Amino acid sequence: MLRLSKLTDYATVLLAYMAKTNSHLHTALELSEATAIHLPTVSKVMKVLSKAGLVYAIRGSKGGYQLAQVPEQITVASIIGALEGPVAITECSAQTHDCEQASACEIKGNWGVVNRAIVNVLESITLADMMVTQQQYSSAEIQVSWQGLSR
Amino acid sequence: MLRLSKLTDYATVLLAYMAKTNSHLHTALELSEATAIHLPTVSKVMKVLSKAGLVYAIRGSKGGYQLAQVPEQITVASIIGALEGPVAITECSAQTHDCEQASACEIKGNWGVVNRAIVNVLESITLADMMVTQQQYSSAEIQVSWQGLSR
DNA sequence: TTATACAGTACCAATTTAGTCCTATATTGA
DNA sequence: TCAATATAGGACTAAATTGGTACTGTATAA
Repeated sequence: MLRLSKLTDYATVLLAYMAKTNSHLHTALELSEATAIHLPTVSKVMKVLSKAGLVYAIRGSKGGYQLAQVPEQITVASIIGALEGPVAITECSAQTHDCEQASACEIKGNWGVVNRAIVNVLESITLADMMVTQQQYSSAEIQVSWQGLSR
Repeated sequence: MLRLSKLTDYATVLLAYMAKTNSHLHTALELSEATAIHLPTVSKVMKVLSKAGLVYAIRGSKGGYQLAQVPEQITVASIIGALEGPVAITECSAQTHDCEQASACEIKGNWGVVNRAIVNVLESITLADMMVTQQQYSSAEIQVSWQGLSR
């Protein structure tokens, strides 16, 4: 699995729509109608994105949301970070203090390295990349190389 | 977050211990004592790893577990796959059928690409890599490059 | 036949997530 | 100043997931 929450997915869809049509301010209602995500959920997500600084929010009539940065500068990692906090695939990779098993655990440092590798991927992909229409699983090239100490 | 389950973490710890001491068969009790993971939990994890073919299990007295492959051939992706099923960071990247929002969704294909990139990372890291003692977050080099269609 | 050890499954408590709703605050324009 | 429009900040509940444990069954060795 290793799954993102639905809210994170919604956030990406909403931001992608905003990026595509960034000539005007977007109300939560407009975003809801354009993306087919229920209004209360759109509201919830936009509030979080606003608090995280990914979008500007303007209150009152004629208000709405707009992107705080250009799509090329908004990374997938920052979207995930806004909704779920920093990427941490295990407790080890998030916590500063040791867990119960720490004294017997041989691998704590290594989860940190794996985590770092995943964060690197997510920081290298931007909202602009996500907006490109493409055939599933096909046309983009991804290259990953790992040089652990053992090699 | 983007977190793995604790059981997946336990599995990696258990397999790393087995790899380090693979001269003999390991009983669940021995594994529990060596790793400080409670016995019932060790049992649960080992059963899953056995069913997935990552370890051989031998029943009866003098029985126990042993690795089914050398540590260099057991990838982190395969461990995650055994415990949690295939990596799928969103519903999009797992399901074959469209979700409710599909018709309005601009990015479905792209989650597949992001997912693929993460799977590549996880397939490139083996149990042998995880066994190397290292200073947290420092000594390993990770290189990731992404070439989406937009660049 | 008995002791040992894994296999399979069921179960429950705790946590997390998804979704909704209510009240407060800010802004515009008549 | 007032009414309409929008976001802000919570609280709350139902559903799903996860973690941990227990029980019963099966295989093997001595």
